[in-house]
Formats: sequence, structure tokens, C-alpha cells
Amino acid sequence: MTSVNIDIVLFSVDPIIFTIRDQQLCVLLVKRTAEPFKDLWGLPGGRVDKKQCHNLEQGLALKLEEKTGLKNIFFEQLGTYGSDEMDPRGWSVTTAYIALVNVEKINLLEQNQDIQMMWVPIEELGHSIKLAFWHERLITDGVERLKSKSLYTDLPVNFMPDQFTYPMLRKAYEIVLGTNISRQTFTKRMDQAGIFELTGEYHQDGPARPAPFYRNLNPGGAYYFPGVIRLKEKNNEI
Amino acid sequence: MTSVNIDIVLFSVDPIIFTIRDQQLCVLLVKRTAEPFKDLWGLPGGRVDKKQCHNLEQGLALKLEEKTGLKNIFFEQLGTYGSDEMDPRGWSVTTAYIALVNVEKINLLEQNQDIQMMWVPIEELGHSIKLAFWHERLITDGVERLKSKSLYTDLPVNFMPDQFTYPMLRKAYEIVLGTNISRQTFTKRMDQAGIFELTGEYHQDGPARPAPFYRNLNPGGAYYFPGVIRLKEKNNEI
DNA sequence: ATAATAGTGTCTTTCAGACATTATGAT
DNA sequence: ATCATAATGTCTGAAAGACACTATTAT
Repeated sequence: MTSVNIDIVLFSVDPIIFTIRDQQLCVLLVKRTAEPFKDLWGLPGGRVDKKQCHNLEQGLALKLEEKTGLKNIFFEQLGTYGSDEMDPRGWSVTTAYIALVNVEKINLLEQNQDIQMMWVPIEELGHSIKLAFWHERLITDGVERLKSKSLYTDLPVNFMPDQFTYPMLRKAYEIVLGTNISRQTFTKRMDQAGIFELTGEYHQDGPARPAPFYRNLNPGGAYYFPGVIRLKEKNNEI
Repeated sequence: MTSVNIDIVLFSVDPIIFTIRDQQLCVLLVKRTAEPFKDLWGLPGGRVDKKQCHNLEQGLALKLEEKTGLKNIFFEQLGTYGSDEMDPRGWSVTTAYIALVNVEKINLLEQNQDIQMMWVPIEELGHSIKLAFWHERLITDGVERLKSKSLYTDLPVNFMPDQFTYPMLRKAYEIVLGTNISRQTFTKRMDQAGIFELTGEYHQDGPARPAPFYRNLNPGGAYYFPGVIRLKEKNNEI
């Protein structure tokens, strides 16, 4: 060990921005305008603005605002990937974050013409679209994190608009987890948590009894349920 | 966004090496021999050897072997911290890992004279000892991760020697979690998991019925229990 | 025999999951 | 009236937690 035990590497941050659109879990991709991987699609990441930002989280929040026009997006760090094979320019390190947004709040920005952006259903990745860097791997890991934390937290509320119904939220859970959840079990779970409150309004939607609207009492925070949603398969080893 | 969306920063990795010694959760610290923070204690981290290592995990495994003499130590990524306040030399980024070792396997290396190392009980941090960089913060977060994952995984087996008894393992859980766990509940939980096997030997220890030794059937892996150890307080919001 | 500690069996509690019943609103 | 869907209540099952009891060894 030498006296200087710090090194210099290429470093970037990569937000994996999830939303639910047309009943599908989607991720936001941008078309790269420069080498390496020019013209491939990738995560809307890049360098941290070291002049404007004092730490990584500020850097990420700024990047999210740039790309989506939204402040106060929910995000959490996923993990850091470092390798000499990720970027043709050499040894590089990237820190990935997952971020969850409601698609309605953001869709204006999609029309932005100088940067090509799109929402891609995660089902379609790995088939038609080849991504830059290790972004496919990051997204896979991000989906994994989103799924596993949705079993015991209220993470999917971050996909909801300000006002939402239990059926809407349940659908979000079902899309993320890829399973059906019984309405009764779901209602009980949410009521017990005591993290939502009725707004007094109702969702008039079709030929059926309207569901009441709720709002999140602690937007931005995360709630940990006492128990876990039990899926059928039991895959305990990792 | 410019064409080059990657940046150059000071980068290091920091392993938080935990063990249980004298019934206390301890962390391995080294005395710094160079600026910045010369002569303060800190984590045994540093730069990744980019010539020898193709990725971060290799770099960390190498560093763990350097510091402890052990290969195949259990470790997992904790998180990445980046800021302009962490290192007086400027904007820097560090990726922290938690690693769990059995103290018996390592204590020879403590005698190493050219580097001063010591095991510090985490209780003692924050009082007497001031640490370099943000290492105190990293350790706090590492302890938090260790505690919360010990509620639903077999993480503490990584503190055990090759052969261990349920009472020994239960004590490790109790030390990590800071709670008593009833012997009966614990035994049931471990037996149901089916991740350990009897070695056939017994721990002859004192004037009491000897406990049988077990070995981990999947060393290095992590097991996720179906349920969770329930602590008394309910702190669901974060 | 006694002390110390291990294992087993049973009961309770918590919470998920399933089913049946009732409630409400559009057509 | 009918249909679709929401809410409520009851039962079951899985697993944690607590307690009583039995088992095994050293002294």
C-alpha cells in the first residue's frame, strides 16, 4: 500500500427511471448522440456536475430534473459497477439508481426533440434492443430490486398520481410482481399500515361501484410492512 | 449534455470487516500512515489495482486477502458515497462493502507489525476514536445493513467457524440484533430452513448437556428465511 | 442428586390468502 | 333488474414467540 491510496477512474451515474404505462413496467431510455455506443439506446446517465453538486445524491436529483422536468422524484441507490470491460475507453465505474415516477406527470417532456427519449417495456429488452455499456445488466438488477422490495414495502405508490384508488395501486403491485394479488388481502394490508388517507373523492370509472381515492400520508418516504407478500415459488438460496 | 458524459474522480473501495470478538460486534481498523488524516484510524480501504483486477469485486477480494490473509471471505456491496467534503483533496467517491469473518481464522495477521491494525467494538466508536474520511458514517450504515439483513437471512453464520453449535450462532444473532432470542424459536427457525447439517460431533464445554455441531451446507451463499424475526419496537417509516 | 443447558411439544399471536356475503353505482 | 366491482367478515395456514416439560452431561 502506497501513501496515496486513492485512484482516478472514469465515473458516471445512471438513473433507471421506471414507470407504469399501458399496464406495463417501462424504463426510460435515451438515444446516444456520441461515442462510445453512438446511436444505441441507453440510460439517461452521465457525469456528475461537480461544480453545482456537493454529493452524489444532489447530482442524481439534478440529472433527474434535467431528464424529466420533475423535482422530488423518489430514488434510491441500486449499486455500483466497476470494470475494465464496461466502457471501451478503459476502467470505469458507474453508480446506478432506481427512480419511480408517475407517467402522467412526465409525458410532456417526451416531446422534447433535441434528445430522443422513449419508454421501453422491460419485457422488450433483451429481444430487439441492444443497449449501451452494461445498461441491460443494470436494468435487470434494478427490476430485481424493485420486485423484491415491493414484497415488503410501499415502493409502488411512487408510480401513483397524487390521488389514487386501491385497485389502481394493487394493479401496480401486480404488474411489478407479475402475480395476481387478491383484492381482500391487499385492502387489509394497506388499511393495517395506516399510511394512506381517504381524500373523500371517488373514482367514477364505469358500470361498477366507484372506489374511493386515497393519498399517501408520507410522500417520498418508504413504509416497511410487518409481513411479506408470499409468492408461490420458494427461492430462498441466492 | 455534452458528447463526453463521463467524468474523472478520485475513487476508492472501503471494506467494513466485521467480526464477533469477546461477545462484541467489532470492526477492523488500520492506522493511516499518510496524509490526509495521517495517524487517524480508518477502514482498510484504498484504490483498486486496475492492472490486476478486471472489476470491483475482484479488487475488493484482493484487498480483503491483503488485509486478512483470507480468501473467499463473504462480502456484499453496501453503497457508494460521493462528495466534495469527504476528502480534502477534492471531489471523491468511495464504494463501501461489508465483509463478515470468523475471528479465529484471522487473528494471526493482527501481529503484522508494519501496519497497525485493531478490532474495535462498534460501541466504542463515536466516543473516543475519531476516524478518517466519512468512515464513521460508512460503519454506521454497515451496522444498519447487517442488523436489518440479519432479521431475515442467515448472514451471521459468516461469523462462525467451520463447525458451530446453535447456541453459538444464536449468540451471534443476539449480539448483532441487540436482543434476546428464545432458544426454542431459534432452533425451529434454523431446522425448518434446512441449510445446516449435523457433523456428528458435540461441543463439550462445561457442566451441561453438550450441543451438537453443525456445518453450513452452502458456505458463501445467503439464505432468505420465509419469515422475519420480529423485534419489539415497530419502526416502519424511514 | 444437583446444576446447567439442550431438545421437544403445545399454545398463542400475527398476518397472508381464500371464500362467501353484502354494498353501490351505471346501464 | 342486472352486471361489475368494492368492502366486510370469517376461516385456514404459515411461521414467530412464549412456556412447560424432558433429556443429557459434569460436578
